[in-house]
Amino acid sequence: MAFKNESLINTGELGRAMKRRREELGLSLRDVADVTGVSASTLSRIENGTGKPDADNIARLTNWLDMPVDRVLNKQGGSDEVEAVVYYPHEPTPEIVEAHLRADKNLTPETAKALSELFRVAYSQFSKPRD
Amino acid sequence: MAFKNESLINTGELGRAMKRRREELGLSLRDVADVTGVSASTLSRIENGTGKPDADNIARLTNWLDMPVDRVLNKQGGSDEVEAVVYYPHEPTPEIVEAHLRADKNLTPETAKALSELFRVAYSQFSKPRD
DNA sequence: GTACAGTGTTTCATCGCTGCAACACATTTT
DNA sequence: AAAATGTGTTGCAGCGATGAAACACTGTAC
Repeated sequence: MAFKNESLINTGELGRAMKRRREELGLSLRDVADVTGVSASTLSRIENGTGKPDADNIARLTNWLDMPVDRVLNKQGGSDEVEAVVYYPHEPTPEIVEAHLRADKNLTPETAKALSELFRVAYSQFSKPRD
Repeated sequence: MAFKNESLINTGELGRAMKRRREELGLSLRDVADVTGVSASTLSRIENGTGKPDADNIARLTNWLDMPVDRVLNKQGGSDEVEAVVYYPHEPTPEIVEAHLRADKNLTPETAKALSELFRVAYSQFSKPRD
């Protein structure tokens, strides 16, 4: 059995995934904090691999990342073979699109909202089951 | 996203699974403690649903149970009701959107017009008659 | 220039999970 | 009978994760 002293939390994986996703979306730590409910200070520590996040925060972040939890909570001290796996959420949800738009410094908030709304309307139509 | 205050850890599920498995095998808390590396006192508290286990212990126990972690760390935060991301003070009529776009100094007039047009088309296509 | 708003980082006090050890109770052993 | 062993539970100090607020820094506005 794996050593009982060693942690089963893959902090590195989570931290890198968080930083990558956040920068992909052009969001600040406080933006992510608002969305996920995890404070910016904790997010900073996670991205830098300091300490071990508690279960609730791991759940919140993997949830936001749309990432399997078992990639962070190592089952059976598993193999650390898989490095940079880019999972992209199923499809661009209105939330993701809105984040991108809001992060675009070249757009006014109003424009960002307009485009978000536009996408949301289209999305709600396109994603409906075909009649 | 679900309320940020409520925990995403399914303590009940974990506790019951632990107790059931342990009794199935006829083991004492200290037996399980020896195998899993989680102290008997903590195991007792988990089986009784007191408090929230930390990430490491959840990993150890789901690992021992051969149980998917996401059974304990709720993905999708319980209720999957989509909460609104874009808030408009008023209904986003094409007129309002166009005004916003035209006021955006970062957009060329042509772009603003194109986006207005696009939104107007989408709006007439998708928006339902007022109830 | 001087403010100002935004960024990530980092004190710092609070909070609660953890494990040891003691506990109360039951069962077995002598 | 008492003593010993085993059970789950719990008091308690230590430790570490957390988030608000202050920090240092940058870029922007005025």
